[in-house]
Amino acid sequence: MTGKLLLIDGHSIINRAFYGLPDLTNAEGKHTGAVYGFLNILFRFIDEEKPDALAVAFDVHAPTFRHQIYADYKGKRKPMPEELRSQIPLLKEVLDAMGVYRMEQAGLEADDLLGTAARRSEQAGWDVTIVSGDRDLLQVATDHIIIAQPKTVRGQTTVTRYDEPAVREEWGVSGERFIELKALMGDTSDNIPGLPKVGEKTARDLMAQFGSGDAIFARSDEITKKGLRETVAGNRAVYDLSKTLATIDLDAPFVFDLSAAGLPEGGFQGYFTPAAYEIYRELGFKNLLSRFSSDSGQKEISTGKTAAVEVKALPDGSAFSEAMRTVSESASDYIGISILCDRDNDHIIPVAVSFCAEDVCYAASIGDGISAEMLDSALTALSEKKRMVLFRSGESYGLYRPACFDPEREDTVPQIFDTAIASYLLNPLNAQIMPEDVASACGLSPIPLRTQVFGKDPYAAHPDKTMNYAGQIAQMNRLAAPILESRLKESGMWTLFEEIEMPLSYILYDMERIGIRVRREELRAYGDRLVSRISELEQAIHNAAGVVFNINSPKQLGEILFERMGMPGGKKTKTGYSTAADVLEKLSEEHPIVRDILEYRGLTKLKSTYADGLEGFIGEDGRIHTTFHQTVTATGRISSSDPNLQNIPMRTTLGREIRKVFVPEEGCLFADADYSQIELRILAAMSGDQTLIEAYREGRDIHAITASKVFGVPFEEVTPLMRRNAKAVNFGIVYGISSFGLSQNIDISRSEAADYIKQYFATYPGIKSYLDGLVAVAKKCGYAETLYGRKRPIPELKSSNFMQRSFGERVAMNAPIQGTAADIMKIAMIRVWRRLKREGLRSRLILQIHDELLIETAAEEKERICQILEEEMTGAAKLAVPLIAECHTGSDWFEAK
DNA sequence: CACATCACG
DNA sequence: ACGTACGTGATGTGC
Repeated sequence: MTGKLLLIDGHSIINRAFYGLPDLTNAEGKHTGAVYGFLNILFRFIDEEKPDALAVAFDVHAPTFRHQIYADYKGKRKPMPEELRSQIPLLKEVLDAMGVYRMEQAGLEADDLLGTAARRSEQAGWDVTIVSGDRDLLQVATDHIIIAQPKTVRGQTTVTRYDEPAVREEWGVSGERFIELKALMGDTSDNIPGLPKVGEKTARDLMAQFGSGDAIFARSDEITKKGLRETVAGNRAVYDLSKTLATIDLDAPFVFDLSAAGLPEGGFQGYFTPAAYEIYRELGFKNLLSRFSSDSGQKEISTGKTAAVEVKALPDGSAFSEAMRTVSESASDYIGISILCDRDNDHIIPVAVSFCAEDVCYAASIGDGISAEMLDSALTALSEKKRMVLFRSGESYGLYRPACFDPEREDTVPQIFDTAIASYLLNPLNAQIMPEDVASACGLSPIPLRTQVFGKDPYAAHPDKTMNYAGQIAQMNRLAAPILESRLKESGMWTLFEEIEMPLSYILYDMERIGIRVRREELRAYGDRLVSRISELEQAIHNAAGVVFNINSPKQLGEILFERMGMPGGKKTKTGYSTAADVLEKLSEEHPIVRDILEYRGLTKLKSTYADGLEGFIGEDGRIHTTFHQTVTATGRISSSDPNLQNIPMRTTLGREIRKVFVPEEGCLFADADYSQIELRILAAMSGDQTLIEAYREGRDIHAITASKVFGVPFEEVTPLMRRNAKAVNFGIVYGISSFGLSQNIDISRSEAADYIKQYFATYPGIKSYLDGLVAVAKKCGYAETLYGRKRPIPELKSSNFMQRSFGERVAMNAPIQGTAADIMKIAMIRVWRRLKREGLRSRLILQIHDELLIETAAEEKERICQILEEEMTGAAKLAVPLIAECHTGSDWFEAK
């Protein structure tokens, strides 16, 4: 039989993928980008070529004859970066899991394996395509052996294919003579020396004139140029060596089993085995999972480490009640729960519920026989006795209220266990945690992606599938909980989970539910007020430029300013000129247009993001309900979206005005409390630096003290500018100081910045040794840690890339500080919330902005609330320095801040 | 969908 | 020689 063979040069292609794509890491920080890129290239070729057989060749890194020869030249070659080196065994694992035929033999190079396999297959009547970025292989090209070179430019991969005539056309020589051409000109990437000063042009001319390498040397006296003639005459040995190095062995001593390289039964799809599915998932190749047939995940359930329990459907209310009774009387402490809901602007509609205990897993559709009310009371009752395990518990609190969050019963034993939050603590770098991530992290049966089962349909379109899917997640929750629990305990994060994150999950839900009142008309009026000024500026800018263009387009704006108007300033971004605010600031003296552009930018930002943007989020109740995210940030902070209420303007006068539209309910006030310099205080306390600690204990002005010491002037003579610069230094320390960053921020030279830092560390010697220690510990453990045991892995510290490693070092300094501040604020929120409940107050916590809490306060509770906020925030942690929180009240957010 | 920009802490 | 401050989310442009 004959057919088509696809051969892949493993090292060459993974190299291309590594340098052509951004560095990806999976959830555990393992580098995976090159493997991912390799697979994409592989799949593309399989799709295009539709081969009948496939093999991938690798070098074995053992001394070989050719390696020994070019060991002399090896010095020039850059060592392979560790990030790539580590991916080669990974790639082999992936290929093995897929059952791809792999060629590898000690003593032979990949080129020899490819050349020999290609030649033998060609002789057997096959057509062959060799995929390699390596030009060396062009010597193998014939009418039946095509060399395909992928090139990745800006993420787009294009392929150039060479058969024998194509090689001749591009290089002017036959495939065979290509070796000689290469021996003349050399190839630095392959460490082939070539003749000195002979490049592509000269080599081609020589070959054209003489026809072969041997002829060139035999008739070297015919070369007209004197220098070249002498070079050729004197370098026969180099040529011979080069030719040996460049020659691919087409009859290498190894067994190539063409039949074993044949595609699996069922063709290409046959490579997508359950084992491959598992490893793809582990590596985080979510896009590629769609390549697996839709039942791959399902199939896995039966062959996975844990057999799936049958999901029993509950047809009506009485079956539901009966099942609830069975579950609540079961021996399991953990009950896995899953409630799947559809969203329909503002409303959350439960579609199916499942609960899972021991070996039983029940599921029901919400609707006819089983109402949302039944679900509520059943789950609330169950939560009295059992610990309920959910994935993203916050999304279900609207459907029932777990007993443990009843303020009267806050100390009862059964609580909520959120597997998404637990997974986040164990791995905060994982962008968006999905149920399948938890399953794979715990070694449980894989759960198919939602899109794999439902596409883009709502759950309600497939009630039976939804029940089954809910059952899988409920079971995953039940099985994952004890595993996650022991891991949290092992890594010292159980208390953080139990006492901070889980209680907080309900508080965040509560805050989202309450929302914040916004005066719609005033918001619109604010927007209208911006419009007239915006069009004025637009006119002025277009006039000054002498042409109408889109000011919002950095591309067009850059062309206008730097080309048409000829302003000084260079390129800064990958795509062209930078027109960022700090660049424009420096140009503001050049032309009045620059000031106008800056003002225009500020106003359009206010208009689009805030005036117009926020209006769309005002609900029927006249309030905005943000979503708080507890499993997003790398440091442990909370984030807010849809809309983001943690970035409402503050710094400019006009921007700050928008806070006037955020108002409390009738008869209420706002109380707004924020921590004073919490991160610097944490730094002082955790570093143990006596100078800084004492300064805080005495309630001194830290930035002024720092200015006085860093700039060597008496405290009384510190100018506002000096204080401002010292403040920037203090910030810089928290961000993980670098002289470049500091110089950039306050616009001084790098050496001046370095000087400031030196003085700073001389002033606070404890800080220097503390920060050095943080980096050293993070390098040793692989993660940075907060005062409460929260961990942030920092894979960048192991990078061979200077920039990445430096980034890792800054993160190692910043994460413990920012993270500890986040921990303390979370504790404060829980303390404040519980006190409001316990004291039966009407006031409600509604927003958190990292170091600030906003409470909607019943008017008569004003003094009490301020006292509670200051007490509970200050008392949230006992540090070597006092924590200070200040509370202000007002009839809108502008006034209260 | 990536990028640049900018709002906040 | 490298070319950046730490952590987020929303918007508009342009491929």
